[in-house]
Amino acid sequence: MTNVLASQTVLLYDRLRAAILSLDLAPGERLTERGLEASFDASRTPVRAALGRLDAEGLVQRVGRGWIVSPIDLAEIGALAELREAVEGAAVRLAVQRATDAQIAAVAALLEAAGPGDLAGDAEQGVRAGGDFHEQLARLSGNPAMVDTVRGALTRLARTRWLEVRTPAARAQAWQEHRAVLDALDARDADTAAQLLTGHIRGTNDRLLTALAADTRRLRGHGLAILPDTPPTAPR
Amino acid sequence: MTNVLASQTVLLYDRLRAAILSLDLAPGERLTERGLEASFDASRTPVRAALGRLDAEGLVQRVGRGWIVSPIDLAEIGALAELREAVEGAAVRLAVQRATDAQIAAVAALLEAAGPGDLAGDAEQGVRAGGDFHEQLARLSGNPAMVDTVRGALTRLARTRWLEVRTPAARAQAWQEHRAVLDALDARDADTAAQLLTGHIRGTNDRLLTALAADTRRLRGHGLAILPDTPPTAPR
DNA sequence: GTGTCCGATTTGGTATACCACGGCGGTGTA
DNA sequence: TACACCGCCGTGGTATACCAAATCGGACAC
Repeated sequence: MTNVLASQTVLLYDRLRAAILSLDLAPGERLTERGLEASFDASRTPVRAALGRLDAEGLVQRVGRGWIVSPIDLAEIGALAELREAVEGAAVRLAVQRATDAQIAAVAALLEAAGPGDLAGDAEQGVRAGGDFHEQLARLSGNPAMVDTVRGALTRLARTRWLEVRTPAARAQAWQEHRAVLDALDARDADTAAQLLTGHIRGTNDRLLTALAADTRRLRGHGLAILPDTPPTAPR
Repeated sequence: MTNVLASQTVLLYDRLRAAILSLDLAPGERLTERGLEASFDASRTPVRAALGRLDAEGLVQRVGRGWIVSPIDLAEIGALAELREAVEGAAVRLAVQRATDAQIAAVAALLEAAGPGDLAGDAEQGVRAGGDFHEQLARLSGNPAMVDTVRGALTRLARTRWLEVRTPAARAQAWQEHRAVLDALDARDADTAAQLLTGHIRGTNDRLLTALAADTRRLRGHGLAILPDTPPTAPR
């Protein structure tokens, strides 16, 4: 109970979140408060607080009286991609109007620092770099609500996005497309920037779904719960 | 400890939420866990759980170690309106593609049931009817992520939206604009539907901001905390 | 009169005991 | 053998005691 710098709750939340995102806790896995209490060496109070936050983020869910790690849901992935297209597309249009050249340059510098993608790092790093880029880009809109929405969607997608950037070629493509969006933004070309960005999101999602479909059997073999794709045609 | 039908936590959450949305708990008001425990006759555990959920919804915030009811923030209102334009505009375009005639008719029936707006009810009822309409409309997209985003934005806006529908004329205008969107949707005219909807959202927001600016002094007199509008870099 | 220091009080953070409910298994009976 | 009942055990839900930190007040010294 030393409470060194941050509260137990925050630390526990971070650790649980990391365990879920790294798939150490498998999608669909049942969680018990007392089990987590033992695994993470904390009492139930912070465990419950962390679960509550993760529930709000969509990373865990209630099932009956209990908890599970949110399964990977192909329908949800598609829905989140559509949401991202709408929000990020609008955000980049706002950025064309509002972002200063210096702000755009800062994001470009960030992108350059990450390298052309095929040089640096692994898939996990690619996911983080991509997520950072999209969040920074959204931030240029000056609209915090949009940033939050984008970040939330990226979080819920984080467990699967690495599938799409496994190969250096895929990371290089993503990097190029990010670069093209920034160029259009820098040229204050809203239509091109928005179209490039939404096309990038859509293409990424398509490749992700393809990879997921191909890997579903293998992933299930690893204990991952993958929900079938019930296409978004029917409301409710 | 009777636990009649729903858990203490859920009931407490509902009551706290209602108190905030009805302005019984004023924006900016400081909340203490032990004070709420006493006011709502529950123990701190469900109080903390409810505060956590409300925090995730943006209805309360942490300030230092404590809690406050989220102040009314003009910048946030504008940002949420922009977010709604992006998401609802995209949603209605998806609805044009995906919603069945029967589903559209169901929403239209709901709208008709609410009446032309100037007949039925007060401002509070107008807010609820409007919120329901926008949520149902988003649901026609078949995209739950968009529905959640819209609902979240409407929730965070709920405390101020009544200002915009105080007069029967304003409610009638909103009803007409809703009706026009549905007509365009029914005609499968995506561009018109989206333009009408985003225009409606923008117009509503403009009138809301006008009303808020006019009433700020009076509202502050009632103890409401209104944050100044630090515009997101450039007006529309 | 003013500034500083110290302590009491109040706060959120945490640990834990207790409760009711529900599922599972064993046992007894038909 | 099959089925029904009953009780144990594990679950999340709740209440509460205790802790550390922050704040506020007063008293004292200058």
